[in-house]
Amino acid sequence: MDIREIARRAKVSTATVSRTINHVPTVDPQLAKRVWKVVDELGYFPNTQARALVSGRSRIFGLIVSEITNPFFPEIVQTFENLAVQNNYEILVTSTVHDPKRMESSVRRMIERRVDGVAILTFGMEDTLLDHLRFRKVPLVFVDVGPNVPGIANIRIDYDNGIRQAVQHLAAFRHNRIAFVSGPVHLKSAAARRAAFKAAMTEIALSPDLIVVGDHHMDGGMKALVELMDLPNPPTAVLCSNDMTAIGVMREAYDRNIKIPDDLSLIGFDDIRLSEFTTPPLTTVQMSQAELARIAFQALLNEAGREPSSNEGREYDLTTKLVLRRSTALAPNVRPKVKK
Amino acid sequence: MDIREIARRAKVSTATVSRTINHVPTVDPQLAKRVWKVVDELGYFPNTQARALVSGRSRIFGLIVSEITNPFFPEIVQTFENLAVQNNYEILVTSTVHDPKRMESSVRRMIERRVDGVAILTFGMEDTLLDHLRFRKVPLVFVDVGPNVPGIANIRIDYDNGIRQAVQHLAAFRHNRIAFVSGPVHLKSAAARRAAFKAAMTEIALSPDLIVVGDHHMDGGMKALVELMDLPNPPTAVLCSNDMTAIGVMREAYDRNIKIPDDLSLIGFDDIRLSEFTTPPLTTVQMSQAELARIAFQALLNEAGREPSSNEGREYDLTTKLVLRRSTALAPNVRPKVKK
DNA sequence: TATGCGGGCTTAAACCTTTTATTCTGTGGC
DNA sequence: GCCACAGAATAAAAGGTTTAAGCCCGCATA
Repeated sequence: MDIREIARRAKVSTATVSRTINHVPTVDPQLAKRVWKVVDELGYFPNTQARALVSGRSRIFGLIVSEITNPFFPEIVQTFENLAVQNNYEILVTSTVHDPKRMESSVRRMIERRVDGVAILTFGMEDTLLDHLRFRKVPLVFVDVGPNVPGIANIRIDYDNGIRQAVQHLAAFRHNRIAFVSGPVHLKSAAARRAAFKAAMTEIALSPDLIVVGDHHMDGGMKALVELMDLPNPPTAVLCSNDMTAIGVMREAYDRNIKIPDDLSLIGFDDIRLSEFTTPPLTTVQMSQAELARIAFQALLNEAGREPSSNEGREYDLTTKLVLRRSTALAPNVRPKVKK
Repeated sequence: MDIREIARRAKVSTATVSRTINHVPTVDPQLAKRVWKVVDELGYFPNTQARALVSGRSRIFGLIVSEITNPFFPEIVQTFENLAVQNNYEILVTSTVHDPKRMESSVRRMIERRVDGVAILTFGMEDTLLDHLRFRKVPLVFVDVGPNVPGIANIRIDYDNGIRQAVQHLAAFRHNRIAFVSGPVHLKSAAARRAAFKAAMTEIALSPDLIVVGDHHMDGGMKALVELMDLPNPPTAVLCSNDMTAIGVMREAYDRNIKIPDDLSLIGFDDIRLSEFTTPPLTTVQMSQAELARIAFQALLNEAGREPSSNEGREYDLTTKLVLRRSTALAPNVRPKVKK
């Protein structure tokens, strides 16, 4: 059942059917009604690939993520999809699972399906792969990669704000030995978070050197806590480079019977959904995934509409902020003794 | 840059280029080499929509889920995608977010993109929408819907096995007041779980009547626990219809200073990723999401290859099993008193 | 009544690939 | 040296839609 079938039954040309379906204003209401009737009766849906072929626009946006099972991403994908349906786009979600082969296949899939734009929300990506996309002038949106890439939209994360809030929140609770569990050192975003921590600590004249390296997974958090607790003078508060790390810290604390927040204050980063569900609920620096998705989508929409000539690499901003839940408390030494 | 460009530069016809790219064996190796050279030089990628148009196969499988942010789904999507790339398919993930409008748009999107099959992994779906898909003879795979739908593949979940194991595990720990927090009553899958619980309890001569209704979210679990604890004779163990419910129970227990597992044993259902990260890690009945995805994908692959004539509604099976973690313990009354 | 004009329909080409039917090339047999 | 034939390449059509160009018709004007 195709447009010609509709045309035949409605006794009009295929062009008229096409114009009707696409709501071209100059089509006679009489005819339009006839066409719509047939369309509904037959349950006709236009063939998107044929449309894409002639129009040169697929109405698909690609979304490359590290892995869908990373709790950071589902919210992003969901928001992205919501926006897509609102704007009559489709999304093609692809994950690299940290595998160069898969990155390559991701890019290839994007190109083969002729996406109208790609948001790259992965942590680290081979530059050479991007060349394929850039070469084809596919609009791209990145998070957090430097300004050195012209012709590509960029979302800059303001880590400082949220991390400063977190540090000052802890300081206000009289913590002065505050540790930071960083992410993998080679990750730009992890490095930026660490730098923000150092700056925030230095700013209030606390030592910024109590840093141990994690891996942004639960394991790293667990190991980090044992390392910290073995110190001669362990911290009373820990700030983590992401929520999964904080959850690892929580787990290890539970195993060692360290009470959070009574014995140890804990703050995460990202505000993944999950951090609401921990016991206790995790206080964390929010980097809104929904907002990130919204910005990315809008950026793509902007670029996709624009002529490819005028792309001088736009920038978008996303700020972070502390959200208080229940994993922080006054430092143990200033807390009034409770009677048992 | 299209196939004709390649043909021109390699001084062959487009047909030969096509045959080369598709690895048709009867193409002269000499020519093939020439073609591949040009293809690589130009970085040519075939246009999938043109291919789809002529072949009638889009090489896209649809995947309809309830919502991507529900922790049950990311693992499924990930596995589905992995299989898709292995088999040169693309996946089109769509979520209904429990909204009839979105369900409709889901189906529409599937049809417009001319998917080669759809896996419907949502909880509950308007039958009328499916008619659109069935009418077009799109291969479908369902989870858990009755046998009353011919021409559709079905994955049947064996709830009994896992739930029996869970119940017997608790009974072995001398729990005899075991509660069940069910899901929304209108959900088939929730009803099946509850039935399995009743059967398993009855089988070992325990009362199967300590059931409170939840909602498969954290809230329901929290409310359920207060309800249960207000009973004159509260249970010492709780089995939940899904993991989020169990996490709600955990949270409420934490707030009421009920220790899990010491004061209360707790078992979930589903084995979502998250249940590994709770404190304590949640013992739960596993319904492997990866396996489910694998079966669904394979079913689609089978149906997509087959002639549409021979579809008499195949059935696939997925069993469930208990996975032990750390949220269950001996019933309080049989546990040796520990010295403080 | 003839002419001009414009609104709105239709015809036909184009988008890029696959594939069938056809043509071409070269080889082997007589 | 010619013919038949196999093997491989090509020409052309098809797939479903959009859209530029052209056409028809009715109305207003002179």
